[in-house]
Amino acid sequence: MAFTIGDMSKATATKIETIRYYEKIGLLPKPARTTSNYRDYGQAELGRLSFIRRARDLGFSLDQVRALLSISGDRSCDCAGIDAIAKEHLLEVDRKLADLAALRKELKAVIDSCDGGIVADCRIIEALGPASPS
Amino acid sequence: MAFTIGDMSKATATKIETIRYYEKIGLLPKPARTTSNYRDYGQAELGRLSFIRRARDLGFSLDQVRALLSISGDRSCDCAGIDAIAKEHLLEVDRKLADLAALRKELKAVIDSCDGGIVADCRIIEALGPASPS
DNA sequence: ATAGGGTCTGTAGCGACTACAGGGTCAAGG
DNA sequence: CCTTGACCCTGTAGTCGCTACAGACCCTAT
Repeated sequence: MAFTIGDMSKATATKIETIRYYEKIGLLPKPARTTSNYRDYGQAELGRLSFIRRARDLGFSLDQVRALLSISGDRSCDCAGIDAIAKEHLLEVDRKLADLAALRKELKAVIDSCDGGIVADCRIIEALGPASPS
Repeated sequence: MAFTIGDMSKATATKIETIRYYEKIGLLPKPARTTSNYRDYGQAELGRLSFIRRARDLGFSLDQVRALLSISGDRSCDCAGIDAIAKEHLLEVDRKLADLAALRKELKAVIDSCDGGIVADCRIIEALGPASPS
C-alpha cells in the first residue's frame, strides 16, 4: 500500500524525473515522506498518476490534464466540461492529421522527383529552394 | 540587391527574431553590415533562407536542414545523401501519422462512450484512470 | 524637434521533459 | 562489520525551435 517513486515509475511507465517534475508544477500533490526523506505514495497518488499518464498518451496538454483533473475531482459536477475539453482536443488532433497528411504528400512528391545522380541535377535540392543556396 | 533583415523577413515569411536565431546557431552566415550596423543581405542569403524555410515547412529538423545545406553546397557530390535524409524523414512522418491516427481512434472511442450526466458516472473519466483520481 | 518606424544586442521564457552533479540511504553478500 | 550496488534526494542546466521582451540606436517625414 506504500510505494516508492521507483514503484510508481514502474507501475505507470513514467520516468522518475517526470514524476518529480509533475510534483514541482503541482500536478501531483507533495507526498508524505519516510524518515529517510523518501517520497511515500499511496493508492490515490498512483491512480492520479495513471490518469495523468493516460491523458498524456491521448495527447492532452498538461494544462488540459490539469483541467480534467480538477473537474473530475468534483464528482457531482456536470460532465459537459470534460466533454468539451476532449472534443476540442479531438479537433486539434484532426487538424494535425490533416496537416501531416498534406506535408507527407508534398514530401513524397519531392522525393519521387529525384532519380539519383549528382547534386547539381538533384530535383530535391531544386524543389527546396527557388534561388541557389550557397 | 541589398536587403535589410525586414526585407528578408517579408520575402520568406520568417520572423526577424527567427532570422537572427538562425544566424546565431550558424545556419545563416554572418552577413555584411551597413555603416550603422544593420545587417546587409544579398541574393545568396535570401536563397539560403528560402531553402531553410521550405525544408522546415516540410518538417525537416534544423539538424536535417543543416545536413541538406552542407550536401547541397557541394554541387558535384552524389545525390544519395540528400535522398537518404529525405526518405528517413518520410518514414518518420509516416510513423507520426500512424501514431496520430491510432490516438485519434482511441480518443474518439473515449468521447463516444460518454452520454452526458454527472462526473461520477462519466465514462471519459472512467476510461482515463483505472483507480479513482483523488 | 519630434514622432513613428525600423534595427541592434542580450537575456529570459515557452512546453514537457531529460540529464546531470554531488550527495544520502538501504539491503545483501563476503 | 564493511563494502558494493541499487535506489533515492535536491538543484540546476540542457533540449528544440523559436518567441518575447528590455533598453538602446538609427532613419525618414512632418
